[in-house]
Amino acid sequence: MSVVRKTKSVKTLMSIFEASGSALSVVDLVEQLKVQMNKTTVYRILERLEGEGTIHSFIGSNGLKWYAKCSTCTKHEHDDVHPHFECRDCGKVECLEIEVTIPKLKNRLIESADVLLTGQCADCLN
Amino acid sequence: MSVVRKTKSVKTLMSIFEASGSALSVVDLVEQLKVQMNKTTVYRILERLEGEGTIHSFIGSNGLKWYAKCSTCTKHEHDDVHPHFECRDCGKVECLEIEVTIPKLKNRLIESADVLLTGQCADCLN
DNA sequence: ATTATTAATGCAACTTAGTTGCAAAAATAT
DNA sequence: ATATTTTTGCAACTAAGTTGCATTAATAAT
Ligand SMILES: [Mn+2]
Ligand SMILES: [Mn+2]
Ligand SMILES: [Zn+2]
Ligand SMILES: [Zn+2]
Repeated sequence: MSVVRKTKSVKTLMSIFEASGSALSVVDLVEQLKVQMNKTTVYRILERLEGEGTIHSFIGSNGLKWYAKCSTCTKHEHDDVHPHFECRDCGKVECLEIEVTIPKLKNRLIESADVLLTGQCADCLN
Repeated sequence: MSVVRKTKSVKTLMSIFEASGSALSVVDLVEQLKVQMNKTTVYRILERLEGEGTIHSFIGSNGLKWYAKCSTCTKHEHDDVHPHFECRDCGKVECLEIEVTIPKLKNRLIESADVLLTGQCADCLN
């Protein structure tokens, strides 16, 4: 694996994740950054940062890709059960720190568990 | 809601789901049926059958849509926790009948829980 | 059984997320 | 300062899914 260079674009993306408390969809990032960098660059940087362990990805309820820098995640802890919550009202997606226990399955080897919860977030509950 | 007509195409799709023990991706269905019906028709029938409660859908690990006729699912039970298992070797996707308990969250209302497990299926474990 | 009504289908054109190859530019190493 | 390697922009592409509309098939009414 090659070293990830700290280019202007990489720094921009990393600071966006630092500043954000929730997950970010690739579509939104591409849109938000379209004057500063090409969408191909966004895709490639996200891929690299994920390979590096800086961020992690998952699929939202509509099949689109999301990335987040989760506080509890470190480079080699990415295969534990780590649920995400998607608000049906405001569209916000958040990492959850709760534990979800997956029962062992006979005859099958579980290698990863993706849990996506959908509902109303704290802000939208009123 | 309008009545779903039992057209030739609808019958074809329903018998495919009856005969199949696992979930089916829309992509595969479109490919498999391309001589018999238009892909738009496949998409629309699946949508209707889901609305009717005959089948249910979920998103696979790559963000593509899958449908299955699950034995435990009836029309109004679609919001319970119902995990799916995707084999990383053969690509098969199955409905699981195990229960996954999602802890209650304060400040958030959980309306649905999608659980996708990935690993090796029974056939691929050798 | 014919006809009228309504729902379903095919088709072509479109939208959008994501990918690829390659030349140019920016980082880093020497 | 120069050489090396990585990253970027761009344009073109792929593939999943959607839409509008004219035609056809299914069902209801006569
Ligand atoms: Mn997370
Ligand atoms: Mn199922
Ligand atoms: Zn919200
Ligand atoms: Zn398998």
